[in-house]
Amino acid sequence: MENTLSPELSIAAVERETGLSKDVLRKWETRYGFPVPLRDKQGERLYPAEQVNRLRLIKRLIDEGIRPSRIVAESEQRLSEMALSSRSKPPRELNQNAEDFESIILALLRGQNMEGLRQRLYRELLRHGLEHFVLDTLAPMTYAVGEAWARGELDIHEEHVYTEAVQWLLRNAITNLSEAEGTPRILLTTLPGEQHGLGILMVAALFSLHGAHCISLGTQTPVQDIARAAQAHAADVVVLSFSLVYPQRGIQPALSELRQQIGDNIEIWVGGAGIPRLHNAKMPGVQFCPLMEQALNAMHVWRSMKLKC
Amino acid sequence: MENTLSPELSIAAVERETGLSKDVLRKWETRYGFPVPLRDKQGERLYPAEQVNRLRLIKRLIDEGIRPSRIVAESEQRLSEMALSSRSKPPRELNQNAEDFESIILALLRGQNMEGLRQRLYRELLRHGLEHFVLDTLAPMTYAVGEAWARGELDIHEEHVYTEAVQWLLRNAITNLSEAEGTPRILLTTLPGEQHGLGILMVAALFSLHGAHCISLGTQTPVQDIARAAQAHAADVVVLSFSLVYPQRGIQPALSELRQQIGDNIEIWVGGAGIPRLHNAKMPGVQFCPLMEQALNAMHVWRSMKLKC
DNA sequence: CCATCTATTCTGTCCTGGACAAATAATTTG
DNA sequence: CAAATTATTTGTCCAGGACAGAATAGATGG
Repeated sequence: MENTLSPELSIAAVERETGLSKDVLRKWETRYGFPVPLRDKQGERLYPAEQVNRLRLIKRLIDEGIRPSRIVAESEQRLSEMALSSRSKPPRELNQNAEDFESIILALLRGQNMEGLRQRLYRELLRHGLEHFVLDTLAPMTYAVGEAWARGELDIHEEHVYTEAVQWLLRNAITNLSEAEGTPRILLTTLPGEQHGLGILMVAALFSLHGAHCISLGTQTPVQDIARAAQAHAADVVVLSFSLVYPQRGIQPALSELRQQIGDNIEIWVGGAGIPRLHNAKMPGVQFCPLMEQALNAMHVWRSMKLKC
Repeated sequence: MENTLSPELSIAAVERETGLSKDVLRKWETRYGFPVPLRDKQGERLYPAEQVNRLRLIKRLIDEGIRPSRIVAESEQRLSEMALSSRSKPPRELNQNAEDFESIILALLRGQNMEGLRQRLYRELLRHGLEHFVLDTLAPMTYAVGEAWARGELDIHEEHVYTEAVQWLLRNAITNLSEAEGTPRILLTTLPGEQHGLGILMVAALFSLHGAHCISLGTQTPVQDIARAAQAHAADVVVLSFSLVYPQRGIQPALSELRQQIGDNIEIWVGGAGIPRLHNAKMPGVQFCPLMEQALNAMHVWRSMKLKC
């Protein structure tokens, strides 16, 4: 009746808020000496808000590839330094224009200007055409937004606003492009736990533009249902996307399960920021497309293959 | 290298696919004698597809309010009987028209006819107007789709297709309605773990129609970020939605945490199918709106309150 | 000096089995 | 029959140990 006022979170709440599993939270406590939460009278953990914030920061850095032992027990100062400096550098060679555009968009986001954001994005789409827009503007832009968030320059809700605006734009484009008779028939979704859906929306736009028939299932479809949907829609290809946040270890088992459940004549293509980390992994019957261009290329290969048969 | 071919799932995969936590899966095993998975050579659980399917069915029934002891160890037959018969009956008194419409939509879904679905929904929207459409067509329709899925008449991917179509429709409507200067300023989202976003989209449409200014953050925003977003957008109200799937026990703690983090002058309204179960719960500073009409009403109350001050 | 291979640490996940409180059902009492 | 007690059910939490796959450092060879 009164602990409504205490700013401590249960371990379940911390898992919810940070994305770190209960097991991990407990292990870190013994291994690295952080976080060490308070306890309630039944001995259950209560994490003060301060520790939760730190955990959030640590999670970011780990998602970027830094190892826990380097940071979990690190001093507050070093942590924020790393947050600023780190960031696996992507191949970024922007011209002046693109850079300007990015800073404009980021400014609109910070100003909570949804309407202006939408207009600016749409104008850019018209200026460059959909393909160029998606590949050279939207993809780096999305990356930059994630980057800005990681540096603490953007709140997560500002990133959400960005996501909403882009979704709206792409959905409209895709709808107007949709061809019932296009080939190949491509089914797009993400696995349960993966909520980042912008990637599949972007490739869906590209595929549609090039005359494919896209079926988007949204995010978080269980493997079994993906298999059934692929059957029902007579899909030629299933496309999945994995972000940096998706637990790396889960990818391969999930893919081999899917590979086994859908027939042999349906291809699987995977992409997203979480994929490049698997550079040395080999999965029979699964195509890795770390870059969006590669997915597009895969589609062209598919077509020429089909032509020969 | 070879278990690629085995149809067994790890406990993590089962948690992902069914939504039942690892702890629950292990407890049921000892308490009810089901599920009893195989073990790999390290003694880790491997669930055959058969057991996973049963777990999915059981999860459905539990979400509808049946207690585990009644069904977890129940015979296969009884289970499917219950699946057909059960279903907490909502107050449904549909006229002939509405019923026809529902069966048309369900048929379109089964036929994977995305285009037709979109057209039919849009026509209905134009015919009845947005408010009537959302309250009397879309809300029961959404319920009916969930119901059909629970009865096994609809695959989950068909439900996803429905969701995509409705989202597209509502997003367009909301965008065209958006008023930068509207009051109250309403922020809508769901908590992490809650992926059902149609509810907030529907109320957002209603609120916008009645001149409010809606800020939608999409789904799954951590509590702290909701609080920050509410500040940044100078929101008057935060609206959250909870589906049947959201763990009932988590609602109250999360709400009181939110209540504490955002200032006292921001209202909290909650709705969704998961809310009626809390009939006897009382939370200071939180308004429960089991029905969408009540949310709309809350807005009118808010306005008259504001007028007096 | 770079590349490939091997040994070693790191790290997340899984295991058992026990405890407890909130939710629900069953019972008693007014 | 309603309200208040008591009993049962059920999900979550805890400790602490084990293990395999990933990452890293070190060794070997070209």
